[in-house]
Amino acid sequence: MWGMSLRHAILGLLVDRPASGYDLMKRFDLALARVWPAAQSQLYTELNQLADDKLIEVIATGARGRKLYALTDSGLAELRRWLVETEPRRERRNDELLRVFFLGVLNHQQAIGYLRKLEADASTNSAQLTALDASITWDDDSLSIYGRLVMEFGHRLHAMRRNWARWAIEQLETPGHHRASQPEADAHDA
Amino acid sequence: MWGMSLRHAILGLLVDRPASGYDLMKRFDLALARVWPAAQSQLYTELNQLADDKLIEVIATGARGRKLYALTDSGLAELRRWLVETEPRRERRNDELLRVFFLGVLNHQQAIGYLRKLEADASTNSAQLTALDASITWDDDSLSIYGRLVMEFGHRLHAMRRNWARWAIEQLETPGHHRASQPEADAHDA
DNA sequence: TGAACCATGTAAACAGTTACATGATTAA
DNA sequence: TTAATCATGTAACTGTTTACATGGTTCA
Repeated sequence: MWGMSLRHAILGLLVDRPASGYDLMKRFDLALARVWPAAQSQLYTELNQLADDKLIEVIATGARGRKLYALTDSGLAELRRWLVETEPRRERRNDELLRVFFLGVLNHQQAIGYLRKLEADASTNSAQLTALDASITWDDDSLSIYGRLVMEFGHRLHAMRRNWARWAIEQLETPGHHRASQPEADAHDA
Repeated sequence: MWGMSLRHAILGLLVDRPASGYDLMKRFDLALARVWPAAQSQLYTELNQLADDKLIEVIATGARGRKLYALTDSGLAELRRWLVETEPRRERRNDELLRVFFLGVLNHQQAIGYLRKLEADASTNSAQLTALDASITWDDDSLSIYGRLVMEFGHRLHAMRRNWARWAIEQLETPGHHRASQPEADAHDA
């Protein structure tokens, strides 16, 4: 009972307006996909638990069994408590970076190829984010104000990833830059 | 059977030299803690599975039930396969950033306080990494060569996080000017 | 003799993913 | 009528964390 950011993401999305599970699913895909992705099954399960805990409540039912959920007072209180009283957990796992450690088992070309892929991936992410940014109509409401901060983080992150990958490729391509020699990195090759 | 970076992290650490579970535990804490942390229990469980799958093998047993593991040929092959044939999964979840979306439910002071904490945290991480960097004796072996690349990523990441937090605080402190991003290049390049 | 370290394991709980399953409503 | 979309749910599985559990060895 100490991580559980999904519940709080749901509470946060319900602050402005009530929504059904299906509505939230779309908002997760649109706004939160890059920060806190959620599977459909997980969402519906969590909604039922939140309702059991009285942090949200069904305020209307519509066609096809649609249930419209709204935040309760204790739900809003819980969201605030989470924000001010709990420490965010920083996710350290990074598969892309883990692999870099072990690039020595590949030959020089393959190692550089891997880094080039990282660079390309960062560029793609950058472009996607720019497109997403352009597609959003930013208002003056609080979700927009803070959403813009999050967006900027994304831009900087991907720019950093791209620049780092370029720098790393350069390091490998100009041996002896930092160190005298790189005695045949291909030595291990299959 | 599609994520499982832990197994590959273990295989990677066994490339240079054989090691016991206990040795690996320390290497995880030292070198990989910031990229792929692993709990002790998970490590020992995974070692037994890797041995069952013949990707590693016990080459000696010592005092206190110590088992020295070494990479097998198929273990090295599997490590290479993972590196060249599988896509790294990019972890998108970011609790720190998720919270930024919902800062609107707090008052202005609290919101700024949260960002200040992020800035302080980034500075701390930066300093810790610098200390770690200084404590390492970098050689010419491949783990050092690629380890330096990983280290540089860390430096850039934390610098970026700190700069972003400062920028974000400035945004909130000077209301009315919602200018577009002006990424003041993370002039960190060599 | 006790603290610090070496060394390995099991079990339960939790979070997240993937697959399965069902059916209503709307619009071409 | 058929495809797309709306709408909700369950089950099995994987990976991770936390807690529990045991005991040997070294050194002050």
